[in-house]
Amino acid sequence: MNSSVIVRAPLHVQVAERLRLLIDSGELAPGTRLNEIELCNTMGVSRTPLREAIRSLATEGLIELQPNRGAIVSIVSQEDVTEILPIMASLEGLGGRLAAMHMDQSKIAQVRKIHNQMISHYKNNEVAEYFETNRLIHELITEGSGNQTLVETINSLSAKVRRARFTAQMTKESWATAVSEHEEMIAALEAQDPDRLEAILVQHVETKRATILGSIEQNQ
Amino acid sequence: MNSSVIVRAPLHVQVAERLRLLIDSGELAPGTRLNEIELCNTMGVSRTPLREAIRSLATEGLIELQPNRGAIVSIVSQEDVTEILPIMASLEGLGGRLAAMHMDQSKIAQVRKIHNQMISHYKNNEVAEYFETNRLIHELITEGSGNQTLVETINSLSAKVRRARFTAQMTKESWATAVSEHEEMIAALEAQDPDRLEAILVQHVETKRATILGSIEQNQ
DNA sequence: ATATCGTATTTTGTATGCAAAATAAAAACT
DNA sequence: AGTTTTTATTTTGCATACAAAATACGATAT
Repeated sequence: MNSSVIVRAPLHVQVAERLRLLIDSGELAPGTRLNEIELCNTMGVSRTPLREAIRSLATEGLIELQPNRGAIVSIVSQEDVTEILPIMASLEGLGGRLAAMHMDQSKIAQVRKIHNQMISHYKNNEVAEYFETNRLIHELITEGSGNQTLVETINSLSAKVRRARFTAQMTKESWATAVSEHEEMIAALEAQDPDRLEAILVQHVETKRATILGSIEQNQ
Repeated sequence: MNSSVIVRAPLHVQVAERLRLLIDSGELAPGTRLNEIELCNTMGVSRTPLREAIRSLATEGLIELQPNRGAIVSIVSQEDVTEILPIMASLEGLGGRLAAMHMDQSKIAQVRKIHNQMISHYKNNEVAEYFETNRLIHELITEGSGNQTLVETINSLSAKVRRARFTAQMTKESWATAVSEHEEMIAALEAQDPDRLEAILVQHVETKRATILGSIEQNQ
């Protein structure tokens, strides 16, 4: 009996999640060396589950293993981002195509709602809120594809781009472009037009690429 | 000094490789429970590196962890394949597009050479050799994209499809279709026409999907 | 003062040990 | 006989201990 047993996640999974959070938030910056005993102390676990977690994150690409010298938070280079973005474009495009085919009206209405919120954040110049609603829209569309493998693949890639943290330097122009593309996106979704939504999403990531590469040049 | 130190790979990496091989070859069939002590004995290592390897392969998706009950070789369902193939189509298409843009004449000539070999294997009805040259062509094109992240993403996905082992039941018709698509592929590549190569590759995976789903229905 | 060598310390890599959970086996009961 | 309960065995999860490699430090020599 008891078909809904709550099995608390294994330690190495919990540790992996905490580490992922620390890396994602930037608390553990790229290049930081991960000292095992130190991390063990702060997390209150022994080295075995910690090391298992590190191995996991390494195969995910978040961490880089240096034989006999431990692990560092992997450094996402400009080349990495340049490689990842066209892949993201293809996959987000596919996600949009499938979403336009599969999402029902109520889910589309939900996206529209968040879209409207996003627009008002844009108008009020609320950057953080804008980014959050933006992210949520893309997430909803991707999930609307009904393809879980696609969702996971995109998430894994986007995690790396996000860590590069180039997005902050959005200009007024690129922001406006992004917003107008979002208007087209929501229109294509409501029209349930797969080809159009796919094309817009591919274009949207291309805009993002231009923005990012622009801000990188400014930085260096 | 000594910039090219040969560091022998850590045990857990070696173990992961061996496990991957066993799973890929089918020696460890999907669903097989992985007994730690048993595997430790056959591989001659202790449980620590073995467990680290298992965690790695689990995040790769090759193995499924069952808390407090160990790990099993993950089972690739028909749904999984149905999800993966459209993703592969997009990514192989992108790979082709980039390859058509970036590959130089000598590399294209190399692909042509293998292509010709493949055709003769087809004519001689040498199935295994056909599949091998086929695989090699796709690999060369994908690598020709110059996008290493793309190569890795495709490999990881195609590993799962391959493990499902549906490909054997190719009919004469679907084989002929695949070959004629390959003719178009090599033509588009030699013409260095990104749009055309992308379209053909997407179509090619669609053909594969039809073949696979057809043979699944026959099986069940 | 700088460079090099050798030693001490730290840190990672691997093996083993103990506890808890799950499975298998045996005993008791209906 | 079949079902449940109890007990034993196996297997996993986590912690620790030991070995090997890498780093840090200091002494010696130039």
